[in-house]
Amino acid sequence: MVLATKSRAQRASYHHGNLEESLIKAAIKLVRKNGPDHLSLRTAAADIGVSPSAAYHYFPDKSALLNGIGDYLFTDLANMQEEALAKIKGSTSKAAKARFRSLGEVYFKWAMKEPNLFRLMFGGFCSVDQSEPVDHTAYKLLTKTLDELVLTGAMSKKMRPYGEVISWSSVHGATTLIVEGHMPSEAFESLLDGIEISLGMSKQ
Amino acid sequence: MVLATKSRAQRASYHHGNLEESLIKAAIKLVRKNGPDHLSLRTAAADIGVSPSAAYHYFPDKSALLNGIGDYLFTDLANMQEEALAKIKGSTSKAAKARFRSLGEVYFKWAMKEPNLFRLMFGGFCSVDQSEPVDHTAYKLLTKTLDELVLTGAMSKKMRPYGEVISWSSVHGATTLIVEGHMPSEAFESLLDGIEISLGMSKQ
DNA sequence: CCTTTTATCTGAATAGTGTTCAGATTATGG
DNA sequence: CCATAATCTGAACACTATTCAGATAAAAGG
Repeated sequence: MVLATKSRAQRASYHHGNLEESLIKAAIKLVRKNGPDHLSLRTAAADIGVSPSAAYHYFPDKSALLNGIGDYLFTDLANMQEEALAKIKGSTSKAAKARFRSLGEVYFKWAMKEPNLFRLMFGGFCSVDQSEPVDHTAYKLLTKTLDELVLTGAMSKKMRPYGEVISWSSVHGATTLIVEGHMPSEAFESLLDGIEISLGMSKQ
Repeated sequence: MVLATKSRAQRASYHHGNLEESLIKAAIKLVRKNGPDHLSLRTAAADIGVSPSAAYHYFPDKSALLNGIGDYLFTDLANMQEEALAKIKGSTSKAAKARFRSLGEVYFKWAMKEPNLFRLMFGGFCSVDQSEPVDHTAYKLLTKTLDELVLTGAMSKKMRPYGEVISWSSVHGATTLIVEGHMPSEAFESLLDGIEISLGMSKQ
């Protein structure tokens, strides 16, 4: 309460300005600390010095706020992956393999650094556009990377049809199992090794 | 309230009898319907005609109840897998491969039938014994099945070290991604096909 | 510049939540 | 049969999401 009043005093004007983005960022901080369950709309509002009911002008309910956070985080993860790919140049098979591995490692490291945010994204706390199938930026990056693996001869054509489903499933599965404590974290690098052999990238 | 009073009248004695198990079962029903977030201790207690505070004699807090549910569900899944394995007899490579595939299919079907319970088990709602590593019944079944694959020559020895991590990660990953709507459900059988080829069980 | 209109935010209220604890109730053992 | 221990209740506290009438300030029009 004291904090809320203080923040409200700090705020220059009665109108906040960009409450929607501020609310999402405040909520992200709370989710990072307390998990996606245990997110409190009231304390998120209080943290930016605004009354609880103000939030309802931008989000019909709490789950809409969670969706807003989800959108924000999904683009963040995709950006991380895009940056990582950009750092590995070249069209050799070695470069293509490095890009593939990097994609998985960024995914894993992102989740390990922010387990609660990862939980929000993939734990059923934010709704997914079920209308059109998977067409996220991240998924497109994976498809492009797999195509390059085949083009450079680093991956067998026979395995290409299983590329997306095997790599995404296994990386996502290992990540969630490790994040939730069901698997030791050392298992992840072993998984990537195994997947490389699996998809026919053993030699070279 | 009316319901609660009614149930309490139905109950013969002042003492409930086996409140712990009844609470878990009532809570499972609620989680199945509303998800592990949104579980209410009060309504679980009311559903079996007992006051909210009665629960605190068996569970120190709500998360302890979630842990109790988790234990119950993990053994249920393991039982399902054990039953499925028992149905496929024989020590041929064909039988070993059928057992391996069945293990994944039971996992997937269990999750698809009870997405909210699956979410409770693996979504960070119940705590995991971090002390000793993975030694669940289900994990032991997987290890045994993989050993049989190698013994019958259905799986290459080279891939054996990656067996548990690749199969569990990919099956778990595909399952969660499909359950949460990030992947089409048809992808699961395709994944199993891909994993079979991956682990060197393509021919026979 | 002043006024009306519109967007934005507040305050208070309702209904539901987890959790605690003193006390009522009943089963159990001596 | 009575004392003791186990079990459950009721009321209270501090939270939570959500709604809505009204206050406030910015924007638009004259």
